[in-house]
Amino acid sequence: MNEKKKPCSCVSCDFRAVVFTYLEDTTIEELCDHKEEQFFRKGEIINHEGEKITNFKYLKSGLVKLYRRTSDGDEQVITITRPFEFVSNMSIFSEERYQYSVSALEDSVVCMVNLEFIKGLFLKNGGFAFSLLSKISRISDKIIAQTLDIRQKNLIGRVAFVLLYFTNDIYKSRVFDLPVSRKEIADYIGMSTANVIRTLSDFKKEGIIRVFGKTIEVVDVGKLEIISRHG
Amino acid sequence: MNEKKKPCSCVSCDFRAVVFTYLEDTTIEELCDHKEEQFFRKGEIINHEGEKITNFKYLKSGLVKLYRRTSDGDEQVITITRPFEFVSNMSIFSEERYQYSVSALEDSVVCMVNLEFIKGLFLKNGGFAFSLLSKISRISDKIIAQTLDIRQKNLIGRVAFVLLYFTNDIYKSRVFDLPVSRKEIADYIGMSTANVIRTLSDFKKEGIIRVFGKTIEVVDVGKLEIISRHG
DNA sequence: CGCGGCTTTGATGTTCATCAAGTAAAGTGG
DNA sequence: CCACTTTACTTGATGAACATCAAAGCCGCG
Repeated sequence: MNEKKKPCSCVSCDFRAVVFTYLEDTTIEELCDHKEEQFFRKGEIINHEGEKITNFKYLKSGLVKLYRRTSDGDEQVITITRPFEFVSNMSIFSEERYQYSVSALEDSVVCMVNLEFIKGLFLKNGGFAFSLLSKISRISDKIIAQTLDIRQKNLIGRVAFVLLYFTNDIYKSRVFDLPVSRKEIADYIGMSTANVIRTLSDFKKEGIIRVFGKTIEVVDVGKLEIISRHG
Repeated sequence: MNEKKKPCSCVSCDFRAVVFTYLEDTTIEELCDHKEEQFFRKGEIINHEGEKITNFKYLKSGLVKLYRRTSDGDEQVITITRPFEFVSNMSIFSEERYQYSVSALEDSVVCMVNLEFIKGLFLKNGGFAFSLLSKISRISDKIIAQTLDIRQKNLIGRVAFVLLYFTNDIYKSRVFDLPVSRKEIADYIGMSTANVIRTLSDFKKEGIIRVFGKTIEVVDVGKLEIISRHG
C-alpha cells in the first residue's frame, strides 16, 4: 500500500452519484484539487446578483433561497431548495454573471469547483456533460413548473402550497421550524405579508396547523392539500 | 466534381450558427439524413403535453406559444417566441415526455432531428454539447426572468409589457398583427380576458395605441414603457 | 430594560374577476 | 353568396380578493 497522497473526500461524496457518476476515481481526485468547501451561516449570501461566476457551486448541506431584487427594492423569491439542486448554477454556462442571488436559510455547506476545470471536464467527457445537462434542465423545469403552479392558486391556496412544500419536500415532517420570515413567504408566493399572516392565523383557528413562533405543526395535511388545489 | 449525393441544405442553414457551430460539414451532412422539416399551419399543435419525446425540434420560421393546461382546463401561456429559441426542447434530455404543449401562432416550419442521433453527437462532441447546454440554459433563464418581470407588474403594466414585447422583440415594428387572441394575452399575463380588453380600450382612448381589429399600432412607445415599469 | 425589527389584527380602499348582455367578426352549410 | 351559427370581442355593473395603512403586541438583543 504505497499511498501517494491522502484520499480525496470527493470520492465518497454523496453528490458524486448526482452529476459525477461518469467520472473515474482518478478524475475525481483531480477534481479534489480544484474544489473548496465553504461554510455559510444562516443568513449569509452565497452568490450575489451581478457578481462574476468563477465557480461551479453546489449545496452539500443546508437550505438556500434563490431570489432577485426588483427595481423598487423588494425581493422576489424564486425558489427555496435543498442540496443537490445547485440552483445557483443554472446560468453558469450561458451567462458571465449571476442573474440571481442565493442566500443560506440554514447553516449550509457549499462545494465550489473551479469553473474552468468543470468546463474542461464537460468538453472531454460526454457522459459527464450529459448528466450535467440533464440535471440543470431538470432544475430549470422544476422552477418553471412550480412558478406556474403557484400562479394558478389564490391566496390561501398559495399559503397551503408553501406549508405542504416544507412538510413534504423540504423537511419531510409535519413539524418543522420555518426557515423563513412571513415576509419571505410573501415574496415567494407573490402576496402581501399581512395577508400571509392572516391566512396562517385562519389555518390556526380552523385547527389545520398549530403555530408556536417559528415552529409549525401541520395537523391536517389532507385539508391543506384540498385548499392548495381548490383555493 | 464527383458528387456522391445531393448537397445537404443543413450545411447552409441559419440555425447552424446557433448550436451546430462545432460540427464539421461531414457531420452536418450526416445530420441531414436524420432530420425532417415539417410545416405547421397557424393554430396547429407542434408538441403535445405528455407526448413522448423522440425528436430534437427547433423552429426555423414562424411563431409559437409554449403553454400548459391546468387541472381546471384553462391554459397557462408560458412564453411566445420566435425561431432559434427551441423552447419545446428544454426538457428533452431530462424528461421522457413533453412537459408542455407548443402550438403555431403563425405558419411555422419546424426542423426535427432524431433525438438519439443528437444524443450521440452530444456525447462525442464536447463543443457541440457545450453550445447546446448554453443555449438551453439561456432559454430557461429567459423564461424565468420574463415570468418574474410580469409577476411584479399590475394589470396595465402587464398589458403594456406584452405590447412592447410584440413591438420590440417579436415584430420589431410599431405596427403589427396580433398573433394571439385577447384571451391568450390574458392567459399569458395571468389576468382576466375582460380586463385585458378593457385595458387595451383605455390605451386606445388615451391615444397610446390604435386598434383595427387584430392590427395594432403603437403610437407612444415611451408612454408604454413608463406604464410597463410603473403600472 | 428599552430599542428595533418582526408579527399580528382591524379598518379601509383599490384592484381585479366575474357575470351578463350586447356587438362584431369569422366560419359553415345550403 | 347569403343566412345561420359560432366564436371572439366589448362594455358596464357588481362583488370578491387582495393590498395598504395604522396601531399594538411580541420577541430578541444589546
